[in-house]
Amino acid sequence: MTWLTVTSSLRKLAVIAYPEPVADHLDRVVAQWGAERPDLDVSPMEVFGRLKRLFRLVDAELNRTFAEHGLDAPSFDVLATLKRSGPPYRLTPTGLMESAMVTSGAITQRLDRLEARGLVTRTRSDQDRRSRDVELTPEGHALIDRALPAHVANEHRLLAGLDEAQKAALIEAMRALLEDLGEGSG
Amino acid sequence: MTWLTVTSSLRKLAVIAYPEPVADHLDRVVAQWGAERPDLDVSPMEVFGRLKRLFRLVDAELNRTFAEHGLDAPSFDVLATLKRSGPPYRLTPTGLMESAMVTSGAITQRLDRLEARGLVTRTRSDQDRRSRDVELTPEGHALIDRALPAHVANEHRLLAGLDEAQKAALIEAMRALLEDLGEGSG
DNA sequence: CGAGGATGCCTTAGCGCTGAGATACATTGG
DNA sequence: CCAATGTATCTCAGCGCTAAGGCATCCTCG
Repeated sequence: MTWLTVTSSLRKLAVIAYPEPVADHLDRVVAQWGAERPDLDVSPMEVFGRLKRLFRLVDAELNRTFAEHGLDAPSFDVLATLKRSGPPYRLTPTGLMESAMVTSGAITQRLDRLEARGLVTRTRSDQDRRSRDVELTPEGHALIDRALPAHVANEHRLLAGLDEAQKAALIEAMRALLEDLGEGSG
Repeated sequence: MTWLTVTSSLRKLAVIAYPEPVADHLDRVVAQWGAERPDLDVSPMEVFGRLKRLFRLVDAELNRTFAEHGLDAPSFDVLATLKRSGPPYRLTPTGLMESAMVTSGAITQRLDRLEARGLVTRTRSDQDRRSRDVELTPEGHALIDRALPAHVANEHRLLAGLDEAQKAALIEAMRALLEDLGEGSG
């Protein structure tokens, strides 16, 4: 376990802030690079490597709850975006596209699937005949009303291990990073 | 901007810790749910929503640097995993699979592509004839040696807006979440 | 030893997404 | 009013991944 002897300055800071963290995959990765390329400061990997792994694990956990309701993440995303937009629960594909951060082609296909299942309707807009009004059907409402509380409970469960200070710090650091990357300017 | 009047308890905590954060996409999402479903505590979305958006934005940024070196994220991932494993720069598909958190089929295909480009070799193991030894070729070494410093510099650039305390808090919170989700136990 | 199960990797159908491009409609400026 | 440009959506080929299953090899234990 020679990799345990290598620690970055960030790691040491962390140890001071929160006692006894367990070595995880990224500690090993950083230690390996320390041995192989000691000339490089790979400490940013502590952030981005964990971001990637966390995203994958969370994604899998959330999908399980979606599947229990006959949904997947893309479908849930569209239904939830329509629901939280409030009355009249109607958005354009462009609005959905910006919210989901996917291309227009992806939204077209998501809506094809949801429309085929009778969960949303797609009508031509009267104001702008290029555009479409996407709206929840009663079935769509019923489904998202069932799935949402389960999803929220699932998210609470996943966060149960963090205290308020950790959550707040996590949120603020991610907020800062998002702003750096141009979020909110659009 | 009625959504600005709605704030979660987490949000207020955060405001105390770091002055004047700008409202971002997730603030709006949480405010919308507050109006539509005031019975639900959707504060976990502050974490998971930002995690998702951050992952997407970071992924796009990192891919740009990979592309400058004729790579994409999956290829870079395999080459970097082999490189950081140190001499003799050789791993099995199973090892690569666990590191990348993808299925065996995904690794097979990644290796097909890299082998076709002459960046890795795949030979039968002598110890276990079911297994394979995947090894960097000289061309693979040359490519990852060029791409890695650029990638690390890129990651430093993306983190430039965070101070040390924010980085440390972010890392420790993600480490705690990863451990909750079963990382490190494997 | 030899059967049954475990393991390591590969194959393949199907899925959701991207990127490039097409179409239809809207807006702007002369 | 019209031409030029911009905008909203859809189309489609191609990509990487998953899930399920197959094959060869290894291991365990009666």
